[in-house]
Amino acid sequence: MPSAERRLQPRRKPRQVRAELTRERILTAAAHVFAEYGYAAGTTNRIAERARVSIGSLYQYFPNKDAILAELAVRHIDRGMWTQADRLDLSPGSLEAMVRALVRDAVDNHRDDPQLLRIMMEAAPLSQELLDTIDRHGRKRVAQVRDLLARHPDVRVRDLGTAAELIVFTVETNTHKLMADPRAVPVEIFEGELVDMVTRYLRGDR
Amino acid sequence: MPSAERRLQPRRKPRQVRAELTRERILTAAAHVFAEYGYAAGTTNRIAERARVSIGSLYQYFPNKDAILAELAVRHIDRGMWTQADRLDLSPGSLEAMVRALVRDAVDNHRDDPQLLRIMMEAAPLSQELLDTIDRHGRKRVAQVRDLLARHPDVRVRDLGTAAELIVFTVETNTHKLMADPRAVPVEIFEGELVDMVTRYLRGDR
DNA sequence: CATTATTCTGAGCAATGACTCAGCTCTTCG
DNA sequence: CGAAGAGCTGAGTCATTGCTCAGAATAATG
Repeated sequence: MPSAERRLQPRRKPRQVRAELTRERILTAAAHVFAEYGYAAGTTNRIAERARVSIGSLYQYFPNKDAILAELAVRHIDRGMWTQADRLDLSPGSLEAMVRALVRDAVDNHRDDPQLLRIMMEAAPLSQELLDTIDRHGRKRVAQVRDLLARHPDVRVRDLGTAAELIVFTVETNTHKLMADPRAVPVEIFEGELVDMVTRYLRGDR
Repeated sequence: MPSAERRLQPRRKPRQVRAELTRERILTAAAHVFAEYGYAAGTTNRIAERARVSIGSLYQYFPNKDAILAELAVRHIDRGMWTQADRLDLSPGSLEAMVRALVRDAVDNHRDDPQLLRIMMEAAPLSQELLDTIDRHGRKRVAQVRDLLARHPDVRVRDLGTAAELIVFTVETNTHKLMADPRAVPVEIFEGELVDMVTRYLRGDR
């Protein structure tokens, strides 16, 4: 009975340890393959090959290619939120220190999977569901930073919401560029300049 | 698939007006199709269809799909450089005014093709040559801004090259986001904040 | 060990997409 | 006009990719 239901949910639930391992191997391989080839050229066959699993097995745990990316995205987001909340909330101090923590956080968060955001943007026009997931995450993060700014006495900007949005995006994309490119400018220096820029902005000097 | 050396140069040089028009139609169509479907799903057949030209004609002017994007990218960047040089060089004045001009410029420049950067990122892993082309032009732009900064007396940063790179990228990506999203924050406000951030950074206040 | 449930395999199918080519139409120019 | 070359056409080729399925291999159970 060929059912028409297609979602991002897994097709089969693993019941043996062996199966769980296979699932993980597939996800790990997918992360590498997507990072290397992009989404379109990161074929399911390549993923299966890298995971040393047959394509048949792959399709026992994921109903389609999108579902693999979706799972990757969700995991990435969850992990990011966790470490962020963990570190920033409990670090008072100078404004510059706070900003630096923010930047460091972005760096750490993308170190393990530096290409994921690019991949998700690539796949976005193909899957509205995926797009929504990403957007939801973004809003949460901005809100979190907004609260952080609200609590710091040295922050002097016109509107906290706008400021939060601006710096979250700026820090995120610059970090991405930093990690993706093997650049002439050393990482530490660029990071320092980024911190300076954001800090001066938030402090509102004239 | 990307094994042998592939060129981005046009295959045939148009000698009649008719041919030149065809070429333009193809490029315009490509811009729309890529923006709507992304690079991978933006097929050459779709482009030809939209341009109301046969695929055969398309391949008379472009040796392959990458070349179309490359041409689009080069034009985009060149146009940016031109208007930039035109407007900025002859506008002395406060640092803030200069930065504002820079931002306005980016906004104008992306109004007609807000998705191009995303598309280029998507296509990048597929073609090293394309990546190089973009990078080369990007460097030119950074160099231009660097010179601009060098000439302004109020600019006080550690390293002009790093600063130029940082602000070019920051202004560019923020503009992109601004234009792509229908956002809650109005354009003018966001623009103002962006100008403030960059200005304060360049002025180097403490 | 036999039986059943779970997991895994990979050749192959259907669809799609980049690109070609043989021949047509249109422009130019003597 | 008419020949030659520039420009255009689109059915078709070849390669690739997402995904299926019939059955083999492995593990759990009686």
